[in-house]
Amino acid sequence: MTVTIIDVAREANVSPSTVSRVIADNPRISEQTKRKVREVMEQLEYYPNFQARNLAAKSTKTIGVIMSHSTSLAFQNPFFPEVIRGICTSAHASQYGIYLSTGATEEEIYQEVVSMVQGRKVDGIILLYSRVNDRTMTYLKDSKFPFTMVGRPYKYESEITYIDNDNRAIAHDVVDYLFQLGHRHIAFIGGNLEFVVSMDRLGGYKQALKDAGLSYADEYFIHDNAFKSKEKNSIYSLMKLDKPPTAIVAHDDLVAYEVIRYLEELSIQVPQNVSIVSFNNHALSAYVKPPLTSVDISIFELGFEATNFLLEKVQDPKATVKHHFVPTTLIERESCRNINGFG
Amino acid sequence: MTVTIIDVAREANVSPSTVSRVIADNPRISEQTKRKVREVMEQLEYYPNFQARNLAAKSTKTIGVIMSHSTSLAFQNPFFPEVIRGICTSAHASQYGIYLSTGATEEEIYQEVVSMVQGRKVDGIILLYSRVNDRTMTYLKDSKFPFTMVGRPYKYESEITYIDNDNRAIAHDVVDYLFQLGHRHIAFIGGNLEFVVSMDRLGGYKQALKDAGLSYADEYFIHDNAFKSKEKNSIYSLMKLDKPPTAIVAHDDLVAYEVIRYLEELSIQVPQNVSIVSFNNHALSAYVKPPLTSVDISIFELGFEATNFLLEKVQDPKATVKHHFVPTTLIERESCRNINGFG
DNA sequence: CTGAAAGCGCTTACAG
DNA sequence: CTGAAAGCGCTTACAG
Repeated sequence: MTVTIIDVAREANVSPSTVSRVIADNPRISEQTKRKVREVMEQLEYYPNFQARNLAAKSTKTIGVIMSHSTSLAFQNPFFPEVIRGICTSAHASQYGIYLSTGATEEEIYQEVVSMVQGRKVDGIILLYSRVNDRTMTYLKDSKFPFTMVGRPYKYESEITYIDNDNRAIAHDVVDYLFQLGHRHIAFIGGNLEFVVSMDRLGGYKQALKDAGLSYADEYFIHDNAFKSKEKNSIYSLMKLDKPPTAIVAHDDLVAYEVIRYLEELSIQVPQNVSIVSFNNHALSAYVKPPLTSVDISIFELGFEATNFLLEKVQDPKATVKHHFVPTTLIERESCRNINGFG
Repeated sequence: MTVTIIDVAREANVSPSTVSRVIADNPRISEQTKRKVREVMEQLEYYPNFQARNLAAKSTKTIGVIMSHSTSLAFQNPFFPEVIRGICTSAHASQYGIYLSTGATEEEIYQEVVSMVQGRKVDGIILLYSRVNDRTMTYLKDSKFPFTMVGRPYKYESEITYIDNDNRAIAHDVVDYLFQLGHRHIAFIGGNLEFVVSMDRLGGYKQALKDAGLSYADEYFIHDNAFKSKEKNSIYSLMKLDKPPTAIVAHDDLVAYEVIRYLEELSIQVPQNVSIVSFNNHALSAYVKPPLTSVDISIFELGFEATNFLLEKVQDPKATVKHHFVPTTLIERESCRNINGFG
């Protein structure tokens, strides 16, 4: 039935060890035997059994990818395919396969990760998110298992290899951009603060205000939850303030789309009456009306580099801890207006 | 170091076989021994080694998911996360894991699939696409390996278990819908005809015209390639015909967005001057201007059912071949206009 | 209800 | 440069 290394050995008149070494392209085997063995392998249509090889070699040549099946906007539709593409590109180049998490809740995901590492299903793990007080991350860190995160860790930042955008800096930059356009009243519609990315962007926003000598006002900050539950109301209250904002920073393009829609219902025009910028530059942001000014965060890169980092750690357990911020670019479209001299 | 079944056996005063049976929850083991063994397992923090179990049991408890890294619109961003979610939901419920393909070209994907089946990396495979004359599909069919497709197979339809939308019927329905609104001049902007989904939708369009006693006109059909290379031109020529269409059917929402954008540049208004319907109902289609009328194809369901079918086949090799069309719904928004009585 | 033994298909010191 | 042997950590007839 299935042809094994032993069949090949017999047919090629060598020992199984030799066949094994030919598969691994061991330099200590003569070219001649290699040729002969390879011929037989082809002729017999031999394929190495993955499980057997993994068991004997104590490695799996696969990496685990853990996705947050949460409601986090940042990890909704458009993000996922792109990180995966980045991960696949790097993994494929190094002949690694990908094992994807399937769990839907935090608990399920935690259990999966434990069984991946304890059960030796994978050689390393990529966490596709960074959340506050994450048990899974702590477990991974304590188990000394090779892993990488896409996102700045909430804790133990100096002990964990990760990749991210410099979310604090880019949020700061976005606010500065609005300053340049003459805006002083800038609201912020945040993401789920369970995720570090949301905290960081909010932090950058606050810092930018501070650096400009403006004070942060609570009524200019709409919390993720508030937005989700009573979206329209929160926007309504925001725009009915004595000093309504002239610009809004949204945590994500999807959020921005919804905001624009509600503003419309209130007959508030973007960018005539209020400007809007957001993050993540979804593929469709060029098509909405008005085309959205947004920060491109290089999602592919994020996945690609995270995998490179991980593979380094897998191949060299004492590789140093590394961080890298993937550069971003503000894509100016038509959702912001220069109000210098108008106001 | 790593605690094995033998350590557990010793500690629990039973044989390794018994421990193994406890893990499998074999009914022939007494509840008492089970309790004792389980206690020891917990105490020793024992976790079964995945690779060893797979090798001995000749099963992997994982399914391979093959994605088409092509340019096929149907498998672009918004589709992928949703099918995956459907697949994960079903797989997780049956305690199966997911192994994802990483290849970027047809050849790479083919090689991966071969190594997945020959190398026994997975117990079954889901093909997330259906393309014309696909070597990978033929290989899978000939190898008798359990697999399922999301998409109607180009050939051997009666021999392959698959799940799909009834793309011919829904395209037919969409055209009928436009008929009801009074349209008689209906253009079709197709997808990549390498994919069966594109062929089917085009087929449904043609059939609908025929059934209504209208004849199919080549100048009303814009081929995927033509559209991609000289998008604007092709739309321009279309609208400059003696009898320009009053309605356009687009193969996918992303295509529709682009069409709308070009029409705008030509100062042609949707739906005032021309109506537009498309397929796939991307999450963002409610946000574009005008909100897009589109067919929701139940992507989650597609992934979920495909996995159910596959798992059936994996667990029972002589399960019958099955097909199922997942129902769809036309989401009416604001991109179509009723022109009855106008002309 | 439980155990001893063989085996799943490889890899890798060790020896020559 | 190559082989014999042990071992990776399980499962599963077979026997009792």
